[in-house]
Amino acid sequence: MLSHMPTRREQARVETTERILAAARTQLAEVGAAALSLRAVTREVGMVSSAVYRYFPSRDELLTALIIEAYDAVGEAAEAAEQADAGSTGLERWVSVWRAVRAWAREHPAQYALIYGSPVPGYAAPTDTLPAAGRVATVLVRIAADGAGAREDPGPAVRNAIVPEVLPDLDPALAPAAIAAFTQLFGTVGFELFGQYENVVADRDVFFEHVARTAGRACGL
Amino acid sequence: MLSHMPTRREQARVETTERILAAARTQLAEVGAAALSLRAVTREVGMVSSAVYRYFPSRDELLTALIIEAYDAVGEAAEAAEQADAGSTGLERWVSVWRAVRAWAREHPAQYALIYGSPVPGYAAPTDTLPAAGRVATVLVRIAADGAGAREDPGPAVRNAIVPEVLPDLDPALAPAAIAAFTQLFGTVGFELFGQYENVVADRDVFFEHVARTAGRACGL
DNA sequence: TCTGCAGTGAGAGCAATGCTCTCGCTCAAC
DNA sequence: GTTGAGCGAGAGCATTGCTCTCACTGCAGA
Repeated sequence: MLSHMPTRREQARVETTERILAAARTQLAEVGAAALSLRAVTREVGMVSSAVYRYFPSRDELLTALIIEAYDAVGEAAEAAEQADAGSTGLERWVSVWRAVRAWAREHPAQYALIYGSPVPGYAAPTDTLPAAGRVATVLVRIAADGAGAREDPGPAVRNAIVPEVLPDLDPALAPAAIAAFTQLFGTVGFELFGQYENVVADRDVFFEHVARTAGRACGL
Repeated sequence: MLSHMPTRREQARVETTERILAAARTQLAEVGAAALSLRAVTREVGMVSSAVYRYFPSRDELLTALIIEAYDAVGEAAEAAEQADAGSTGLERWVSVWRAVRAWAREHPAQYALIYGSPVPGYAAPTDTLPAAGRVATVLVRIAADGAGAREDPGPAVRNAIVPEVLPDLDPALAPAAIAAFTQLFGTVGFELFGQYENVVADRDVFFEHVARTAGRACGL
């Protein structure tokens, strides 16, 4: 089955889809997910509101596409940080990844809110987003698996509380700590971004660095 | 200045306000903050849509009132748990408070999303909500202050990263750990509620208990 | 006790939204 | 070439947040 030459129509379709997504990204960054207006997007693209339904069956589907994009973007930021520090110690790579996620979140607060805030519509489609969602976790687990520091076994009950398939090449004794660290990362970034640290944490750079190192050590780095 | 007898008008006003808030609470639980419709609220109350503006100047103001209510409700749940376990050890009280917050969140997911999810409108009014927001943190800090376990000083830079007024009667060396624990609590609950633990954490009760105890020990309990 | 005004609710109306349906045009497969 | 699917435009519907105006009514000052 040869991958046939794309017809003019097919090409126009992917181009229009990308233009819609680009406009939606802009809208998202400017007004946030809640106020993202389909009609405003189509206005920016230069077509009439009904035409967008040829490309996305509903506003929620458009948002789902943006969610997947955002998951991929944080994941790429994390992977890039990991590779940039490939020669460093596990703890240094770990902290670099944390920094990268925080930096991405601060640059793209609306996209971060979209994926790590409360689900926007009645309920977003979780199944479509699951594969993209795990990329940051994968990076963190990979780094933790290389560590050899002190690790205390939380016992079989807690070990079994984690789905084993998620962390195939990680010491099961470390899995709960890794999930807890993963949670701490996004909790801290979210609290900073959503204003929960207002009047609580003065120097967020220093505090974040401290939390990152502490979490890394708890994962045996 | 005597607190004068409330007139019929004044009484009717607080009653109507409460009826609006009650309907809004119901709506919030049923459809979530994003889909909360002012007109639907007034329909449930039995008045016409324009009348609600005599009580709340805008939809966002209504949401702000609900936000404050929600903060107070989690705070009360935390305080109640603390007092119910007043005789137990610090660590037991600590874990009880964590459990109470999680239980409240699972019973009121929409309200939880409202306060610990992404800010709903363009930007909510943070100043009105600040006093109510700190109640859970206050409880956790109070318990941590009673502990006498092992605590390692993170150093002056990290200590100074925390606003000192928030934790007046807490060992400054413990403040960063307390804030990190506070973050871990709401991060874990949020991840469970918003679906981030789907296919990751199988037994959430066990995992949560483990995280609570670990965080408590890190705070010297 | 009377008067006047502020508080209150109803109703109409405006701009905007998500979404549906129908109508032509055009590209591409047969 | 012909024909059908893909596509954009336009009108339209129900709904939303919010404003304005108009009556009515309870309360305070005279």
